[in-house]
Amino acid sequence: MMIGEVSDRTGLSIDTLRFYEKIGLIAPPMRNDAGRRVYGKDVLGWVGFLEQLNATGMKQADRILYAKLHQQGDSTLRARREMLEAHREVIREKLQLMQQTMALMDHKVALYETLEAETETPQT
Amino acid sequence: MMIGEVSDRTGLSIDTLRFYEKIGLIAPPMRNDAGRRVYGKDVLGWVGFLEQLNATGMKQADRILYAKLHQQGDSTLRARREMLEAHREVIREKLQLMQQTMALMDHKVALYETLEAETETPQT
DNA sequence: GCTTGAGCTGGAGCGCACTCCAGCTTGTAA
DNA sequence: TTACAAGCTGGAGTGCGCTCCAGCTCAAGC
Repeated sequence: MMIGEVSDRTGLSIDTLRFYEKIGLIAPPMRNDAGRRVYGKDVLGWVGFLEQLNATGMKQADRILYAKLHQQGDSTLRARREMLEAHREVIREKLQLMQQTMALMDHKVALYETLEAETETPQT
Repeated sequence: MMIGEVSDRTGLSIDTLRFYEKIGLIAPPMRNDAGRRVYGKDVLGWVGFLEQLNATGMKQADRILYAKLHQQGDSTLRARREMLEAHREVIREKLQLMQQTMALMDHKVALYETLEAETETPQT
């Protein structure tokens, strides 16, 4: 896979893919004779996982650390597990907050509906 | 309440409070004779709500819009309700993603535990 | 009456996570 | 055989959301 295809399939821009490689989030792929990047299909799963970490609020520095551990192989299993466990706690808290906010949204929407009914059609 | 107390109670820095006022997230408070900001206690609830919108991923521009509508009173009830409904959908999707990622974390942690047991104490 | 601490303004600076650009090489196909 | 799309590099630029700073005023306590 050339970089364009990876970009299409992952939704990350070509620039972002090269940027991720530069900062160590993606392992440098092989190059063909012309010096162009040739990715294995593993990269799709890896990028997807990175996106999930990102979307759940893990910051760049930590994702880079995780990626570096990942590239070092089995000796870092423990450290990686500990990172994931820590992140799991972060997610748990965010989930709680989201659920609370969700309930608040429901509450406010209902309240606004009542107020709208009163102010927009003042029939009494 | 002077700005320092609001800062202490909300956890936002004094600079951030003034910044929020500048961009329209917080209504300009009254001033005392010396020209200093004197906040009503409403501001605490309002800031808390802003934080919830923030923490659930609403971006600055939208929070500003919501704040402006809020300051305009009852005529904007419908618009505000629509914003909250839209945001509710965003939260719903984020919640789903978070739950998925949570499950993935659980899965990976369990997997790593198995691998650790195999690699760290190779007894056979 | 002088020091100290809280607050004021306008504007510069910062960290993060990209995003864009100039100027180059390479592969394909009309 | 030349046109064009895709890729390359190093480095500059961007947008967001604050954060910091210089230099000022004011109120209160010693």
